Amino acid sequence: MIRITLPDGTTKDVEKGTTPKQIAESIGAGLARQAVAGRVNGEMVDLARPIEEDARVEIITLNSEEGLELYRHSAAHLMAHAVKSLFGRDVQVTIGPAIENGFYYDFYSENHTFTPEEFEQIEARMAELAKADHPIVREEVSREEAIRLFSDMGEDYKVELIRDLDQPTVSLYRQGDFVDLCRGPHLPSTGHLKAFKLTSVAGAYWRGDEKNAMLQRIYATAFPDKKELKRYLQRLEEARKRDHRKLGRELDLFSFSEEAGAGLVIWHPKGALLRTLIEDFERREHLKRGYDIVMGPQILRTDLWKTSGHYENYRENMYFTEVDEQSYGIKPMNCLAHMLIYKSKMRSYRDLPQRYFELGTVHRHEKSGVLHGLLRVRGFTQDDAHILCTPDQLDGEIKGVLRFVQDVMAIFGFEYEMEISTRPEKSIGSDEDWERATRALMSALDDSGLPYEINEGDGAFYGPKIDIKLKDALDRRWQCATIQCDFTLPERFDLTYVGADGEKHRPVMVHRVILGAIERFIGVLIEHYAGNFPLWIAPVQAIVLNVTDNQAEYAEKVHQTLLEAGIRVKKDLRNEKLGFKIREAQVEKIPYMLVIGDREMAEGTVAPRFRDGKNLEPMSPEEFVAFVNSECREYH
RNA sequence: GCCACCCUAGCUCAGCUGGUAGAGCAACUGAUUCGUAAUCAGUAGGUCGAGGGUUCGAGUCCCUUGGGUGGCUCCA
Repeated sequence: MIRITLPDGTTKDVEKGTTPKQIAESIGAGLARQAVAGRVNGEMVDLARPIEEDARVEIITLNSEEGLELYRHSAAHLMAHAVKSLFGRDVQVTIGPAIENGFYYDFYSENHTFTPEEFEQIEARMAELAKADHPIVREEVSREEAIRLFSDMGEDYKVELIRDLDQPTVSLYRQGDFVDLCRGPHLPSTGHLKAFKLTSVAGAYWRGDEKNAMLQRIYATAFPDKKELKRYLQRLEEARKRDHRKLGRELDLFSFSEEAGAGLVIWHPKGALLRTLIEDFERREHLKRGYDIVMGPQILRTDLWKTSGHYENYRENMYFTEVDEQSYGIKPMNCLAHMLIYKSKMRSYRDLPQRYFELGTVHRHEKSGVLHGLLRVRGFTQDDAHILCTPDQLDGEIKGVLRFVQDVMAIFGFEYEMEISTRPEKSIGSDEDWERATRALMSALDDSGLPYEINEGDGAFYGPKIDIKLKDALDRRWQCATIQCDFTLPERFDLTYVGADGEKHRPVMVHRVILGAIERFIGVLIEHYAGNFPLWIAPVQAIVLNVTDNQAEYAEKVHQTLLEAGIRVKKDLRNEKLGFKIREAQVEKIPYMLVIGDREMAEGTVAPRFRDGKNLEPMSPEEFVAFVNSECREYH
């Protein structure tokens, strides 16, 4: 007999070799039905795996994250099974994990290209294989045996995987005539898989290395039942409506032009206004926090980019131009001018920290395949700042920046993920510098009380960094704020300050952005609000609508009053039905529609209607101005 | 940059296996003066992303190129 301990602390004495499945059954039929795997002493195992010794045992059900992940992993096997049964040796299998919201499987084929038209065929075969309810059986074989097995099947990628495994035996999972190398665990049989759908195909490099072969990745998703799958697909559909590229066109905010060039944003009046409002906000917030606003030129002599190291490390991404035999680089970053400002005179420790803020427009030649609406462009404006301070001040400066980020994200109502990246293998600077900077970043994060991830070795070559990521409508993550310590530039530009001891010292530099790139931020912002901008940044805050021509003159006057009071107001005095004008204003997502009929004209008021359909009490134009101002005072 | 797919009127899309382009909305004109999400009627609008090729004939097939979409790699 062995003793097993359940999560609630109760113990059971059972026969040696009892399986998690049997334990689940002994607890209850409901649990047994929901069970997809067991966790024995912390390790996920198949339901059918015999337990050989005393252990802590937990039953994993579909209701848990892990349960769903396992379910999708099994779905990936089912898809590979279906593909192999349809295409046989024309296609080789590689790997297929569960991912957020679904799973994928990477296939290699010399002569077959998967197309979305085949999805139904593959899904149909998956359904057949699921219906056949093939038991999914784990077996353990020696490395050599596994290599022989997969070589015989012509599965070169699997063979490569096994060769790289440093273990004497490997586990295989068999279902019907399909067998895959896999650590598992898996569902007991294919019949457990009820709802799945292939979503897209994409290229992916074998083992994520661009030097390797290009594989074909089929993305798909799976849910415990059809209703949940349907709900997920509907959610996706809804998210697509919030896509900033779609809303950007519909709300007439910006466009791209093939003639202008890829990745170059053309800001239309309303988009440019939105952008200006955000930039004004930024200037106010930076001045409040002791930053100095500075500006540098768009192009700087190539020699200076050599001094900074950009020419050496970043040339591929830069645009260059030559005039009068003098070569210039169009700036991809803003730091250079900031270095020159610091260097323009002697600095004392009493002058530090220096905080230079610039809404700096930069151009980078991003690879064509990575461009994506406003979220990845070639010309963009950063809310960039470089803080130069003494080593002693570093801690406080980083905390200040992090607080800044938190404040701003709270104003926009963003949730975000943070991660810290530490020293990479290829890097410069002393151990001491790295340690101090990393400690400063960590302690700022710890102080913030917010959770964060650690990316070991993922820092820049010149210093560690904190990245803050926001999600777009489709849950893709985009880096916005970043806080980076930099040891190279102060060195390369030989920046110094005179300390209390009268000696020259090297200042420490922090490079940071809060919103990141205004373009990217606005892209995410559009999706975040689904185009329904809060009043304080709405490019058009209100629109005056008359019911008939009879009120045109009065409406004109109201419009003028509001305009002069600084309200961003438009008018629609066309001879159209009120319902029609309201519909148009609604589609434009204008916060307030000011309806003016004979009643309002007689009383000298306007009747505001909010874009959610709710009406406010009629009020005078002056009262409306006061109302808008108070609504905007606290950003919300 | 790599893989796959896409590009037809301002927008959203039709156009079967090649036989010289169509709808809705928008625009414009006229009528309608109508109080909270679409009044009616009419008019105009496209060298089918660009260039080359195959063909008696190309929006439709092939090649090159620009742009986009989904990923991969990259992201100072």
